[in-house]
Amino acid sequence: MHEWLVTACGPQHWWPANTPFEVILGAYLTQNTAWKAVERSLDNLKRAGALTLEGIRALPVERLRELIRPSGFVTRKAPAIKAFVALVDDQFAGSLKNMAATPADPLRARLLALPGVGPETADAILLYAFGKAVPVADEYLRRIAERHRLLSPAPSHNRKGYDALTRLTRGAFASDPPASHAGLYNEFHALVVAVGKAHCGRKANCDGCPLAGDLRRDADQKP
DNA sequence: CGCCAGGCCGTGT
DNA sequence: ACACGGCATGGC
Repeated sequence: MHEWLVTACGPQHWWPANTPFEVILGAYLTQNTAWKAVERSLDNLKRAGALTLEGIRALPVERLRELIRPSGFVTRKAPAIKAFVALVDDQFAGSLKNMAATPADPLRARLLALPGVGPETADAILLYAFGKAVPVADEYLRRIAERHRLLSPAPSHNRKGYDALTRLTRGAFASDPPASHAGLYNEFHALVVAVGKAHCGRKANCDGCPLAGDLRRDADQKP
């Protein structure tokens, strides 16, 4: 599937951000939210000089809530982002680099303990902000896997269903050199999202893609 | 106008 | 353990 997607859609150059901290902000803001809306929030933050750790730190949560309003769920996301900064300050001496130097496994546990951070957000941060070799699963991949019957029927949004998806991904790339895994996981998730966007809208614009029609919520199952 | 978005969390069984 | 709403806001 990955090779098909690479051929059909090409390199995606993910994550769309200029710094690791911007990746983290985007990861929070895009939770069940269209990226378009996230862009407007990030633009607000940029104009407020708050695309950095220091910028968010200096921002009252009330003001943060106004700036990220376009991406919704503000009463959750604003405090959640504040809690992340507090973790960096309290446990990593206020430095993202210290956090990035932490091994993936214990770091993942620390992230999951934060409010507003579930498995996908944690893994997106680990992979795209810190370059860890961690696969990311999402709703699109869940639909694809389910409709192609790549996993036993039904398990989905819960923790077990998420783990099944990432296990499937790790297995699919298991024969590739370990040193290439981070790059492959990076590209694979980016492609899944790209094709998801292409097929979930009113007009599908990725014709010829072998996954066409699998991404909409109301899509039928493949035989 | 109605559906849905690159989830997460609290509650009820 | 697991399904099920609710959560805010805006694009299409």
